[in-house]
Amino acid sequence: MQIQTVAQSSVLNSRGYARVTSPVLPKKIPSKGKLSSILEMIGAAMTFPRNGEIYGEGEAADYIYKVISGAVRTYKLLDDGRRQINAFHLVGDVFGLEAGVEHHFSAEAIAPSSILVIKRTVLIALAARQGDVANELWTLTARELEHVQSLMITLGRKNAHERVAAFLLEMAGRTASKHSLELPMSRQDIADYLGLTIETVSRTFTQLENELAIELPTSRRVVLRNRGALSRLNA
Amino acid sequence: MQIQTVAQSSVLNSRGYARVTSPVLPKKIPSKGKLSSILEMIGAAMTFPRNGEIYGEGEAADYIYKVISGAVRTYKLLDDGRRQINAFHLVGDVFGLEAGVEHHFSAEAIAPSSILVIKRTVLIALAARQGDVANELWTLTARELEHVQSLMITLGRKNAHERVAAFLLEMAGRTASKHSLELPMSRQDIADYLGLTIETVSRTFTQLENELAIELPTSRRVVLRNRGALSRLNA
DNA sequence: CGACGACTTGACGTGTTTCAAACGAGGTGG
DNA sequence: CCACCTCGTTTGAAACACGTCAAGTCGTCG
Repeated sequence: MQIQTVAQSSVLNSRGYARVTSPVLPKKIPSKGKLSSILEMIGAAMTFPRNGEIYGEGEAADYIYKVISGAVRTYKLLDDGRRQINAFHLVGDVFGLEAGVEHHFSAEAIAPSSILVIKRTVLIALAARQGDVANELWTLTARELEHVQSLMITLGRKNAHERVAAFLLEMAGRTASKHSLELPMSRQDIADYLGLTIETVSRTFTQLENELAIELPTSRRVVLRNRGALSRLNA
Repeated sequence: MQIQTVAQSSVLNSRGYARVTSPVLPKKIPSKGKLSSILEMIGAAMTFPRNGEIYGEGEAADYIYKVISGAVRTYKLLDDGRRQINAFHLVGDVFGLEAGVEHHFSAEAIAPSSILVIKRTVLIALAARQGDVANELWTLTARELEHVQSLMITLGRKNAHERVAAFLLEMAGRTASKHSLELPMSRQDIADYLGLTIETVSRTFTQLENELAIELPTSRRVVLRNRGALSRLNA
């Protein structure tokens, strides 16, 4: 992925899908720290289609990203095609931050997405001058660490039911509504996140529905009907 | 775990095993950055017996640790007793660093160990004044993140053979000798690290021996006889 | 309406777990 | 010095959860 000049009004990336729509930024995105507002001030918005590549594993980590709309998955492929999804990034999430020089994962838009792009060097230079920004960068990495650690426990020690329950509770905890959510990702994405197959994920969804733990008005919409049952599964 | 005063020559922790042996520090420990030498200058050495608790999940993360001798496991327990080991910390490794206020894992000595203990506040204060120290703290967290990410892939997408191969290659890469290693941890520890049972780990070791990929002079000593075969398994 | 992709469901196969027993090395006491 | 314990490890047999292969359903879009 490349950006010629941030000031440019429109640019295509190497694959031709991404487009800088505007340096003018939306105002309604929730942002907590100073970092988040910095990103919004100095970043450029780009749009990506469904399955559009945002960056690839091994590429230079020259940019940092923030989801304005849509959703993103970061993942790694084994050489025989097995895929492990590392994280789903929803609206407001910052991703692509690396301490090293290159990305350890690939990133793709799950749905058509608008992504804020910020040059890493600008941020690092800022961090060197302002201790609180440096601290926020550390905190961001630490949060990512915590997330992966919790995924690690799910992958290492939980059965299919528990994995799906953990996933649903994680998603519910990250979205506005407490008991109803619209999943942006496919069953295959969920499977590759939870270390299962698509069939096992699908079967587990229907089992949870039969156990009255959830409702599935559509395949992507989930209503948490019995959060206690899910939490119990969450071990 | 508690230390009354770093200057004190000898102190017992709440369980009675740990002992501050001396504020005088060994000089031969390999250390890379400034941080590592700082730890050695201002830290106090404590000894822990096999299975001695260094800190528990949820305790205040007031100290940072460095392994002088021995080995450490950090882990989390699910409420029904299932255990996921997060990492093994060998001589020279720093562990227990958290961005937040409390530990997310428990830490225990795998073998009798000597551990350097440093007050977190001292380090944080130092980092606030010296940008390079702050940067090293970030790097430390980032390395831990990378490690957990690679474990995540192992747990999510690899079979038993591949998991054990990944483990052996990881261990071999972290110890001095290229093709022979003494494992400090039990089969149960390995199982709880790789998300397998002790029986599956044991069987996989003997299968790898039968395939001439490794030799097992004793159950804890492993000779890598065919690194290529192991790497191929590492996907 | 037909085609396509996403999802679900079924039947069967298998890798890993579970349960159980035996083995081996190290330590203690007679 | 040998018998005997203990604890970690290995091995075996059977059960089971999840994967694989395959067919069918549903929703969407041209």
